[in-house]
Amino acid sequence: MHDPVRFLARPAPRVAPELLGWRLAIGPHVARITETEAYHGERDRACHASKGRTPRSAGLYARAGTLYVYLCYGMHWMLNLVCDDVDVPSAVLIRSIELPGIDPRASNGPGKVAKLLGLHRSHNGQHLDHGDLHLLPPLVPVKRRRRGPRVGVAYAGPGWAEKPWRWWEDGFPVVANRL
DNA sequence: CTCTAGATCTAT
DNA sequence: TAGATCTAGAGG
Repeated sequence: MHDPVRFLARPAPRVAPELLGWRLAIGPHVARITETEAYHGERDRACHASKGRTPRSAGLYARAGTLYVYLCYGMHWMLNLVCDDVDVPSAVLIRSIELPGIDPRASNGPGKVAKLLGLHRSHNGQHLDHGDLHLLPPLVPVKRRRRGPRVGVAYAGPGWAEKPWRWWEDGFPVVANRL
C-alpha cells in the first residue's frame, strides 16, 4: 500500500505514527519526516475543527492528500496533510524533517519545516496529486518510534492536552513542551 | 468593529 | 523569559 493518498485516507492518529520515514518532495528538496502530530475530529479541542466548519478549518474537511497550511502566531506557516474521509476533519502536522546536509536541530519544528520547504499561503488547499509538493514512501525505515503528548495545546484542556498524539523517530531532537 | 489568544522561534 | 507579528473567531 504505497499510494500516498490511500495511505492518508484513515484517521490521523493512525496515520501519524506510520508517516514517520515517508518523504516530502518539493523543488530540489527531498525531506524525510521525523516527527508528526495528529489532530482529529470536532471533539478534539486542540483541532481547528473543534469549532466546526469555519473559513479556516474548511480545508480539514477536504479529501485525504489535501494540504492544510495556515499561519501561526502571525509568522510561521504550519504544514498539515489532511487525512481520513471527506467531511471528517483530520490531519497530521509535520513537526520535523531530516534534510541532507542540514543540522537536524535546524529542521525540528513545524515553523522551520515550512520555511525550509518554502511552503506558505498559496499551498493551502493544494492536493498532493496536483501541486508541487509530493509524498513518497519511506526509503530508510524508521529505527525506533517514540510517542508523547502534543506540543503547545494546553488550551485544549483535560483529556485533549495530554493525549499522546505526537510521534517521532528516536534519536532526533524534539522541541520540548511548554507549560 | 474591537479584542484576544494562538499547533512558534530566536535571542536575551 | 520576552518580543516579533497577524489573523481567525468571538463578542458587542
